[in-house]
Amino acid sequence: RVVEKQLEAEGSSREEIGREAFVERVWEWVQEYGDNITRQFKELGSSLDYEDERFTMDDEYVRAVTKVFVHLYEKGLVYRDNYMVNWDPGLRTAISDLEVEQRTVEDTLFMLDYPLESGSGSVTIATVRPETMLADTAIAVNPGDERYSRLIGEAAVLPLVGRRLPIIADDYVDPEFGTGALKITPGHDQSDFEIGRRHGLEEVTVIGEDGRITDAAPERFRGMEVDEALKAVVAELREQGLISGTQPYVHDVPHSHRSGRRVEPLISLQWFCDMDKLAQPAIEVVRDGTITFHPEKPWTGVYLNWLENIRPWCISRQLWWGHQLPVWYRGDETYVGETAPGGEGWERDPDVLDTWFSSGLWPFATLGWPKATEELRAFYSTDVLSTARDIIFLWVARMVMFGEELTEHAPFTDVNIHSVIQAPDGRRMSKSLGTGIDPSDLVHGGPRPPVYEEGGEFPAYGADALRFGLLAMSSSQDVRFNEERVKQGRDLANKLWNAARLILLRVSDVEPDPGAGGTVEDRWIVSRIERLTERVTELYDGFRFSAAALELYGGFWSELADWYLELAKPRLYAEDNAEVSAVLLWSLERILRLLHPVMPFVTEEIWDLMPGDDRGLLAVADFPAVDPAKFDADAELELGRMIEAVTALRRYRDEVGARPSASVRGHLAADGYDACRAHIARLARFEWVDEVSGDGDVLATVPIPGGGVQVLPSEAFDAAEAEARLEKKAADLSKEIERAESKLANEQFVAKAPAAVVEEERRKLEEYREALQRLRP
RNA sequence: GGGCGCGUAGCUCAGCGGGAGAGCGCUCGCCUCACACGCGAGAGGUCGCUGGUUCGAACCCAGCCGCGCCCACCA
Repeated sequence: RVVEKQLEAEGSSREEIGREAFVERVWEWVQEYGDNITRQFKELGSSLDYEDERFTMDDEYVRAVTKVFVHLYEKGLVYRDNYMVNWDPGLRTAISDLEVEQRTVEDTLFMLDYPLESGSGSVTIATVRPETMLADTAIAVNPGDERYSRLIGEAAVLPLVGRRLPIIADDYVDPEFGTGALKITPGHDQSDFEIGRRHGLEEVTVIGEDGRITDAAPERFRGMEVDEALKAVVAELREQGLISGTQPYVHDVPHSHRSGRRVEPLISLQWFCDMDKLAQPAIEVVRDGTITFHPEKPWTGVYLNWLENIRPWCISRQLWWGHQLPVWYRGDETYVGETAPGGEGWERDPDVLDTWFSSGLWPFATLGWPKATEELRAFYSTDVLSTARDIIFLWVARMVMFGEELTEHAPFTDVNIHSVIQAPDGRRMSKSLGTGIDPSDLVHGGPRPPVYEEGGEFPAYGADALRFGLLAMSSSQDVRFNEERVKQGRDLANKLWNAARLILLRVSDVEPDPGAGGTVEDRWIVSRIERLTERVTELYDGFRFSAAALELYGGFWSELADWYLELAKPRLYAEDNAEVSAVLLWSLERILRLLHPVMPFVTEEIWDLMPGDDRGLLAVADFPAVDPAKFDADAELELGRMIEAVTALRRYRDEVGARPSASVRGHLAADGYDACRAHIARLARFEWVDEVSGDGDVLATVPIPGGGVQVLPSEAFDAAEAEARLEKKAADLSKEIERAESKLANEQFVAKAPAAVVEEERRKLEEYREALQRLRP
């Protein structure tokens, strides 16, 4: 279509340049377009075998497609028939049911009076397409409709044409709709076609493939466009007084997904593929779990439901670009074969196959099938297909059907259905709407369409940022494009780079070793990273990429960067930093491995800067395995308390307006902080005094897990503000205590809730009481 | 007409039976020798509405109100 538009712009057309030249032009375009796609994949860091690209029009692939067509023909699954098809008057080709979309249209519903043959009155029918009456061959009523029962078996006379229309009974007719009588036009309506076949009615075609009235209609209408004919027919009927009413009517009408034109149902000689037999194995492999959809919830059902109600697939297209049918005709003879038949006078069918026919062979035809190539043996069946849901029927289901039929294997084991990203205003991304964006513009910077706000240009976020952003904003639903997530990705890349800089510029040349240090914080970070590994592995395995990306963001940023690096600094800056270096290097390396699938570029770069020769590429390095022995609940508990304490003290400083650079004097009166005493002092900027002489000196007690910190007067802040803060804290604690007490006073709760939950509630209550006790002795 | 899904902090979205979360935005402090694309501390939700199940519901069930998608041969 793009090439056709180009030709049109040049004042030419495909008909003018002819089939060969046209195909030539498309090849040129394919080359250019394909290069562009390849460039984008590389830019985004897709780890693909760029030496080994395939295209469905490659010679070998064409041979595979041909073979499949012949195979299915010989099995009787592919056949040629006169059948009702969706005709696209824009492209002048048949299209499949899946290429049709329903659009709401406002039409006029006409009431037409058809005189009875007997001369005694008429039957009134309702139609939105009066022009098709020229092809009417019957009138149908519901067999149970008493208004018409006496007319069944009689006939009416078709106005303007004079054809005799038998009045038949069919359950399809809804007595409630319109007048309860339906004109039957087997040549131009899907359901009429089926009724016609049921009753053996004549099939008259008055609209041709060119969208004009054919010779089957009275001479005065011939050659008219459809809308022209509608007016002419209505005018004549009106003149004869046969229109007894009109009313506006809003309904859904099939349109071509490709050209946007209203689909013209036509009876046409086309090639079809019988899907019933192919569908069975494709249903089986999903039912028995050979293939799993992710997320499983809606998509398994959607897929199965479609296959269980499948209809024949019209596979021939009256186009020039595509796989030409391996079919030849000579007079009444038809030959189907992989090579042209011998003998004189054979002519090849000019039609091509629906593109999804060849696409359906992709998983194995790209690997050399039908030849038993090494690639086929090595890579087939494949593991994962990742795609959008709008392609489940068009492509996924067909790949499964063809895979099962031709290779006797499911072509993949997992189908990941990812989000479709919409424009920020919820509309689809599309060039014509001006809502689409080129990923390259986010990587390198580029134009920002108006719906993306802020105007101007996108900054150069980089490929890692874009990858992170897309993963983080993805979901099991469609989502709106969220530039903030891309920004978040850029920030993460930057943070990672800086954290790596801190580590790599200070660290001594040692082997990464999680056990080298053994301090609480060392055991803590190792345990936390091990747990992060476990969670992220689960999420990747479950195709939950947004959760994985956000887990990694949080794990790295708030635990490694915010806490551990701050805790490790003194040791890192010291003369002998071998131990902490080993732990830092292990931690960094682990984060790089976990994050690499999301952000391949920064992680690879940092990996390359790590000490040690011959590290190889991170891209091919092992993904870490979880070692539960590294989980350390004690260290996590201890550090967790320390973090709470530091936060409480910082909050205190903030509330009290302590000068940021000044130290607050205090006495640490709490248990369980032997290993963290110095850390707390440094991170919260406190200066410990060993003993408090008299209670009169204590300005406040800041509750922390396991005790409190008694704050003593110092230069850092004003004493009066401390008192106000203490009031508020006490009130908050009282409220919490009240809540816990009332919950525990509920006999039902204590009796029926799991013991652990009740116990936890008791523990909290105790904790709050202690804290309040310290504040208000 | 059938089926599926969504309505949670100002915005974009997680959570899907045991005391409401993230990023951004917002408020207050900080140029603290990796990073201001940063650091620290906070404010901010009757989890669409109404009933029900449960000791306990954003989470399960029913109905309603608002969006959206898919499938379908009512002229």
